[in-house]
Amino acid sequence: MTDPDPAEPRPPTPAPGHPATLREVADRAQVHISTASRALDASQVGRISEATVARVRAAAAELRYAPDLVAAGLKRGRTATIGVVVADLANPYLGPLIRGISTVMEEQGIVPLIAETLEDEDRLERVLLGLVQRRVDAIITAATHLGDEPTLQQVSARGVPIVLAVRSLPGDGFATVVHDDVHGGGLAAAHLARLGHRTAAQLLGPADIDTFVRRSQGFAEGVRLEGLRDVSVGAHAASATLEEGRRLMAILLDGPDHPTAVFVPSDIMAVGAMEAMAERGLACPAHLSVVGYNDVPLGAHLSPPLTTIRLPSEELGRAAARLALRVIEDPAAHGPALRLPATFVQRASTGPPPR
Amino acid sequence: MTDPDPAEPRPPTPAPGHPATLREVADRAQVHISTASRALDASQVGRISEATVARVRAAAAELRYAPDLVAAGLKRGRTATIGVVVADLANPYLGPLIRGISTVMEEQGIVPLIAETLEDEDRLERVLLGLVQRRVDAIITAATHLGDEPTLQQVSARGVPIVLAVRSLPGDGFATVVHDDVHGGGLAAAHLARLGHRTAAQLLGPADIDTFVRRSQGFAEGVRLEGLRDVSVGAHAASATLEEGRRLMAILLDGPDHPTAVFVPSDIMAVGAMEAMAERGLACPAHLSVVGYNDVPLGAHLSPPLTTIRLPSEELGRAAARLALRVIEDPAAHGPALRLPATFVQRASTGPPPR
DNA sequence: GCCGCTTGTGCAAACGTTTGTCAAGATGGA
DNA sequence: TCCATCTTGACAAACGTTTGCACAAGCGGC
Repeated sequence: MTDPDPAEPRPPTPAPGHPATLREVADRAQVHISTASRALDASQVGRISEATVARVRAAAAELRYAPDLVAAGLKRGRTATIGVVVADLANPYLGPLIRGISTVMEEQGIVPLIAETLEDEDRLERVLLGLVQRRVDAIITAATHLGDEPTLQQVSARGVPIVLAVRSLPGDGFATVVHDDVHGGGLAAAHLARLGHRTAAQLLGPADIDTFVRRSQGFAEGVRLEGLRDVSVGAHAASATLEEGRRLMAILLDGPDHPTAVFVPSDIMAVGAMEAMAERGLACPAHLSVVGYNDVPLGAHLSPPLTTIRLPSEELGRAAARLALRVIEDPAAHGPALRLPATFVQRASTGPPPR
Repeated sequence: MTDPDPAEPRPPTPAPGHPATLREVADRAQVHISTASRALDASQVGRISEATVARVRAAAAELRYAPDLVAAGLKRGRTATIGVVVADLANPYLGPLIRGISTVMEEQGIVPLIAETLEDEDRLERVLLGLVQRRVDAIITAATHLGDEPTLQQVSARGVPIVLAVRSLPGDGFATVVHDDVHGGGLAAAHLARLGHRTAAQLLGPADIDTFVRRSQGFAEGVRLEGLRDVSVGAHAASATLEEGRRLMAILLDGPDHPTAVFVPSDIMAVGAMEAMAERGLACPAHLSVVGYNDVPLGAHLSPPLTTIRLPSEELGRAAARLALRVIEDPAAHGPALRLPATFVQRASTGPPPR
């Protein structure tokens, strides 16, 4: 208990270039490294006397000690990181989603590793492997295509729990949280019927992405229920881009059978679709009503302001994060897929059909 | 070299729940673990005979071995991760930035850890510490405020190299890559002068964010050079949001001295500014020209389509990533700040002044 | 004064890699 | 035949933690 050398006051700051290690903290506090470890671990601190805890804490503070999480991760088998895989970081929808995930995770001291697939299956496989190798505690993916199950199963088999966000897969093999896109599509159909339209069409998103399939189902079903005539053409977009929206709308407009209203399953595609209309001298909504999907950030300030379906993306991110925390604890504990409600947003791109 | 037990063919797949370890690969290939390590490491493979390498590789493939990067990171002192800190994930500008970073990093097998500050200094400190503790190889931050130098210095002192992206700090203490915002502001002023405006104003972004300071400088200087009268009011936005744009424009419009053109240092703020105009019955550009900044995604489809300054954000992300790779190799090796050119985008929100 | 109990701390073995060093065998020249 | 040299691969010590276990006091009850 005697001060080793009172003439030499301990420097308050560490100075050595490398970050302080637990061993240094233990030495300074004159305890064994394991005691230091326990004194700093809230869940074990009861086992150590108050005086010792105080001494260790003081030493840690003086040295600005911050535990090396990769060492701790190696030992514990938990890295306090999760993987988040998205298709396309430039998609404005994903910002709020990631924020939702990271706010919930931050409360648990978990940081997300972000990876991008660009809708490419090979890339998906590569980034998943990268995340597995980094021993993330779980992976939340919003980038799956229909048919990716085997790839995801392999990851699961390596012991990393998976959460499907936004895009689901058939069956209930994975913990899942999605938007209620069937309902969202139905909202669009109901709105158009309410306005008095008798003939409608929808543009189709990529065929291998679950969200677009469900939106389409919901709309088609709604159209049928409302007794509208469906004059959609069968062409699918290769990707949910402005250009593809323009292309698909052109196909529809250049075809024989014209609707008075069109459901476009993505706001960005809807903007392209409206370009195709403008190129043909068609005004929106005077000649043709358009309802989009997603409620893109500046949708209210487009010309015309876009009627659309809004999805609670940040909330979905939070739900996905909470689900991930649950499956980290117990990989088998996921219930049925969570389904978050879509809401209808009326603006000026829809109106009564022309007479 | 004799097969230990030919009656029991080696299973092609691992089956055991846990991922294969290097030791298991070594055992299966009948070599020492260190030999296995070298056989799988491209830079050491020359030391091992071809036959052995082949044997080890085969064993690794059969077991689906993937090295544990956290263990490797602990040993090597390199984790093959970098930290990326941004202010606000919902900002559509940041998607392309992060994508730029991650595409360059992916080629090096490096994955980004993303953290968000929400423009809050305490959060900045917390997330930086979190990244340091995870032993990221470098940190790219696009979220600094003027005055954050000490915080960043501490991180540097802990041995993690830092790259400033988008937002710089005074002095040349950090590797830096930014947009040429002074020039960007100047472009706006020159354009307005060219249209024949004689009186202009600018709305001011947050005072503690370097980018807004430089945009403002560039514009003010341009205005002076062109001999315009500057009737800006001194109020700064608290944040670069639509609401703040509306508020600042309202102050300007409700003041005594009206310009015929306004520079708004962010497209989102510009949209708010135009709302304030609309509320007062002012048309854009008939009564008042507006030039924004950033070239937000759907800016061309707003009403009116927004004249703005475009920044190569994805390219900046790539440059930041390359710079990070350089400072990882040699922390002192950063040259002077890189400055990427801004370009002018003419659309319909600007026109000649009303007579 | 012995026993069993609690409390506080130390010991040492992991976690899965990487890498400096060294030994054994092979090769070649004299 | 012998020594020097080169390959090849093994040994073992790290990297910075966490944690099961053992052990030493201290203490009250008999």
